[in-house]
Amino acid sequence: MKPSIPKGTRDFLPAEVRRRDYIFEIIRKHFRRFGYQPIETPVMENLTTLTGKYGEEGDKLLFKVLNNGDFLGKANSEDLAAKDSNKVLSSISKRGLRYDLTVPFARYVVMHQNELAFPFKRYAIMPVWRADRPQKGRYQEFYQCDADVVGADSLLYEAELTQLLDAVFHELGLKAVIRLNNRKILAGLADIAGMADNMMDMTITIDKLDKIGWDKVAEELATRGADAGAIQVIKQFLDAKDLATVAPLLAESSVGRQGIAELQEVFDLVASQPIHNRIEFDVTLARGLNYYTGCIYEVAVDTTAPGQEKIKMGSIAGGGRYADLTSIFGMRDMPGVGISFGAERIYDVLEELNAFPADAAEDLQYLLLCLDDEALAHGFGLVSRLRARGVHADLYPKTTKLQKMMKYADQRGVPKVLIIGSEEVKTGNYSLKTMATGEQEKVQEKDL
RNA sequence: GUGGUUGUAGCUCAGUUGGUUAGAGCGCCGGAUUGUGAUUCCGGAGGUCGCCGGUUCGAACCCGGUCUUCCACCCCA
Repeated sequence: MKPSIPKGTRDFLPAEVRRRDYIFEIIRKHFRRFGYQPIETPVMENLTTLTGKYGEEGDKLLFKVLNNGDFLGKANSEDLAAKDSNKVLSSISKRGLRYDLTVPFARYVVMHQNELAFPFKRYAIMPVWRADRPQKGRYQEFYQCDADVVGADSLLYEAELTQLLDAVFHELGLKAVIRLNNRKILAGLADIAGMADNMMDMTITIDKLDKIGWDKVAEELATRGADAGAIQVIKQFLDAKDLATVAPLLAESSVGRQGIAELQEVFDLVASQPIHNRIEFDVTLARGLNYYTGCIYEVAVDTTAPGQEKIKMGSIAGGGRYADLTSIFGMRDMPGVGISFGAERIYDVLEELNAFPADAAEDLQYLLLCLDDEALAHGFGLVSRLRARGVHADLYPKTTKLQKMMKYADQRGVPKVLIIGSEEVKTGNYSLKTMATGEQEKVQEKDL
């Protein structure tokens, strides 16, 4: 049979795994430095936990796990006969793969509330699954890197997470622009534009501004129920470039005023400390997830930075404040704020910029090649002692033509090769070849 | 979910209006070279032309279906 993997999934070669780990390690390091703790949850959740949390679209994209055993025999026979997939689903599938890390986290907080200290700060770097149609940079299985804090509504956390985003991209050697907005500002806009009832439609549409331009946005706003007056108000808004310009426009809306005040405080806190990347207010920033209620973040590659002008990539990180994610699981007054890194996209950007460090390749230091059986026995002893000292070393497992073994060393990308023949066994003076230069010298075990 | 696109050797790709035995480069294996890779030369192996069906005397090529790839939407990371 011909080997294959499911669509939207990928295999990774050793060099790719190393580069992915390089990204994950940096993110993990900063998560921990800011006091976030690791947790793990199952790849499967009960469907009752997942459904209805991501909107109608999200429900369609959930991977469902078929029940074990005679699932059709136990299925609702009416729904089965009617071939109604949606109805029959509940009787043949009770579990699904997690769609993100946030909803499982909310479930986790509720279940473990008596064991956790609040504010509770956690991070998780784990794969999630979505039955979306694959596209460049979009897969059915991909990693999310999340940090969230729940049980506090302090704006210090918004500021802290901005610093965290800044620190990670700085260490990755990537110039980023961190954009902030506040859902309350958007709510205020919906208020004064008379679109409070379909704020969701409004935000999704204005989120597309930089992609499709104002004319198309106005068109779409109209089809989504905005009248001419509303469109005029919205345009005035979108033209505003800073908080000071937006603030007077929202004077009539209490929720809007609150959003302005919150965002101003976050900006002031962030500005009080050193920072490496651009931080901007962006009134067009909306973010799709409807559980966000306060500050929202989105990070993009700074295409004004030298060398990064040509990068075309959507958001590489994002997040926001949610007033309440846990009440649906029966726990009230548990606000939170979190961020998520798009590691797959960051990978693509770093690769395009050639920004991975060179040592993210093969980390083997020595490969031992033995020319006869006596040398092989000697080589096994030597490689064992090297490894015991923490040296990364490997031994070619049999004696064959040196040519063949050298070729293997070349393919492994190992920097130095140790050649062991009868002469070397006798004297302890090994032949050490540096692959890059072809130079060869005699060394002893203590020199390695 | 909608519209398009792609699939031929391990990889990247040619393949004429449908015609006999489907090719190239790279890679792989062997040799030139029995203690030296990446360069050179010689030789060799390797294919259910994504899969299923149809049209035809005859299909890699035409038609239908299906899976897959990539792209634009929807939505999102």
